[in-house]
Amino acid sequence: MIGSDVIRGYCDTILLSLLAQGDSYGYEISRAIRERSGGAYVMKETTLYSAFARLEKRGFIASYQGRESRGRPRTYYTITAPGREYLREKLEEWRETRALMDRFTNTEEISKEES
Amino acid sequence: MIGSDVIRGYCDTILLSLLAQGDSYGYEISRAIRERSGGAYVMKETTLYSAFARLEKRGFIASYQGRESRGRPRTYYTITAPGREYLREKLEEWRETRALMDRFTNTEEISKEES
DNA sequence: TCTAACTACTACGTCAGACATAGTAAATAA
DNA sequence: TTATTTACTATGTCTGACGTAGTAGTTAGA
Repeated sequence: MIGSDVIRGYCDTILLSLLAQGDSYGYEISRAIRERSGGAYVMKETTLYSAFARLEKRGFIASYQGRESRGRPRTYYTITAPGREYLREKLEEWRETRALMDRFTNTEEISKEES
Repeated sequence: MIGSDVIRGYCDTILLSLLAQGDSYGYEISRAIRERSGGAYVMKETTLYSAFARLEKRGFIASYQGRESRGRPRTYYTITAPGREYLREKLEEWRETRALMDRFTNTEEISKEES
């Protein structure tokens, strides 16, 4: 299970990564995250939609109303050029963070004995 | 540069990892993090000491006063058995998070063209 | 001896992001 | 008409990382 504290700061990156593969909408993204994580991480609706709002406000994504012939109309999101640039930066930051964490944790021998 | 939002949730893990290698104190840990990250991450003093307080409160570390012959006396921290167990869990969570992030980001071809 | 620099902290307050809780709303199936 | 699935919105909480500021002991140098 992945806790909210450790995923914090990566939600936006996950969303942008998914939108970089094509326009999508809330429910679909939600499902994609759950499925692609094998259930290890489920992004809450409030987290998801507030992230959308934040990203749109910053100009990293744009939205438009879909015209489905069936079902409630959805709001689709699309990544913008600044959004792709931001994603690139975030991916670089992710790589740095990963390298840092690996440096601090790989080396450890966590022995069981003594306090 | 690693931002505070992406490091959030990993500070405790970093500290415990370092303490798992041997008892230490604030300044030394602070220096170790700065140096071992090549300056990419500098944990602020307030962050460091409040993390110590939090971890001690939860029983994951214990403290004792050092008796140095020179310099201001320091507070040393040592990892406890529950602390080692907690560290193991956090390291597992880190591996899961890393796998998740890699799954979401590795696949992406971030092309530069179009919005 | 005065000051600066280094070491080793503490207090207080801010802020943002993830989430809990709860409700709204449209369409379809039974 | 009721339940179910989809598709959201509003409001508030909580925590952790950090900004700002100050305290305090020790040592080195002028």
